[in-house]
Amino acid sequence: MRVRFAPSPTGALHIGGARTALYNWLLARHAGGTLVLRIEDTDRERSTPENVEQILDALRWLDLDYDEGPISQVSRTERHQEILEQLLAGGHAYRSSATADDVRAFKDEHGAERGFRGDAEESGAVRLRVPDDGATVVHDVIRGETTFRHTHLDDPVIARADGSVLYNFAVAVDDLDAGITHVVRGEDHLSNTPKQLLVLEALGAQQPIYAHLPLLHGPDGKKLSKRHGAASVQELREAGYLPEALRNYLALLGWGSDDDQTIISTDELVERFSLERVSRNPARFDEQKLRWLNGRYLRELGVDDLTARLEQYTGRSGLRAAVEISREKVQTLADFWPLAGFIFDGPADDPAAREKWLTPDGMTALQAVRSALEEVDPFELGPVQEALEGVVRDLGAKPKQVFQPVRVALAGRAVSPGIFETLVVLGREESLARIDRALAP
RNA sequence: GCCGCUAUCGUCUAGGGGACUAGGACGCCGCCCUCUCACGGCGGAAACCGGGGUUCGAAUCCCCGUAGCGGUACCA
Repeated sequence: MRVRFAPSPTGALHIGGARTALYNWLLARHAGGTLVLRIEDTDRERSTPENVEQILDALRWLDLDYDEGPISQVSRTERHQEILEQLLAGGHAYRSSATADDVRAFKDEHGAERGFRGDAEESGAVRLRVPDDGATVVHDVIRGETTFRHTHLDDPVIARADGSVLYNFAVAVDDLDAGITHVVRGEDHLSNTPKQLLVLEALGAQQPIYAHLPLLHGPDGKKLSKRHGAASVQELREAGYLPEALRNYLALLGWGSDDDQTIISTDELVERFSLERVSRNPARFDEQKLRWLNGRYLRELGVDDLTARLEQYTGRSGLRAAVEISREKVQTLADFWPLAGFIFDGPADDPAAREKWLTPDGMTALQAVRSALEEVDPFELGPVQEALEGVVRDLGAKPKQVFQPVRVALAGRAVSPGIFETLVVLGREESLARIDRALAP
């Protein structure tokens, strides 16, 4: 089995492309096949080296490797010209000066369902000659057979007047030369397939097995865009998602195991993935489910691993103790700093929290806690907890009437990791200093 | 307009003629746990797009309609 992932570098790698890459990768790894990476850069206007680098970077981060490539489609220009001449010489293609307007005029005259047919001229763009009768049938592993009647097809332009080739031609030739056995790509390419098949047929080549994946849409069912928040791999990475969680989530968008398992490791995906079980209906990208899944993966990580990732993500070091007491409370790497950053940067400033908890009663409780903490020895979880609970008893108060003022004094907010744990991580000196600051008029 | 694909809870899906009182997961609601926020546990509401067939029997097969999406470029 030889499969390929063939993105065009006209922008960042979006989750749709990432899923296509993932499925091809899973397929290749499952079958012990070869994954070829090809960069479809025949659109010289929009293709940039920066975009290529971004795609490569996204694949690296996702930990999806490939066995051959990346090979640039334009680097194969000579070969494309050779095939082009071959088709021209064999009468499978012809030059035509017909413009888009001419094509429209042709359809107005012959009916909208009648595809454009041109006459061979001396110069102009190269069009593939499509037979008038008959049909091209696409055999798709996911969708079954789809028939495209030739009369509905226009003679497609396969090379510009200047000789540069177009997508549907380049793809067919490149897939053929690369010996691709399975073409797995988005459903938006389904209607392109007959054109590619016609090129292959003109070349007397065998057709690969096709699998057209259902498209991915935004939460509103519309095409994914900036409007929907994070839609590119880069953005998801910046939003604090883990690559393994994203792989799991993406795999589930259009594919499900027979037992409908939700949490499924990459190794298990490789083992269980099959094209036959890919769904036919489009899916919507639901970030809430990704968040939940990411939280599950985050909590599976050991403290050391999670600390390392958070230190890389935040660019800070010495996070381990804070990570240890926060890991149950975060779903993404981005959630960590807002929750635990006060440990390093000092209390936040939340007037509402101060007003609610640093009341006269709150100050009384805080004073009592301060005295109790001074005595605690050693300053560790058990003793600290006993000391605070002692204050609660002595004051005859509810736990939160004592703990919340302390929390606000330490964190500046009404939300934080557990209060005993936070005290221990801050240490006696820093804790007392923060309490004193809160007590100061 | 034309060509094509698709159609199960709000979302991702299981289901491939009787096992369906349609299962799971996210989200939502309630309860429990609880120092906040979470995590976790328990429970609940929530779907077969509509209409015709085929069949003893249809979420499952066929047709029509409707809707969504894709293509219709000298873009990919």
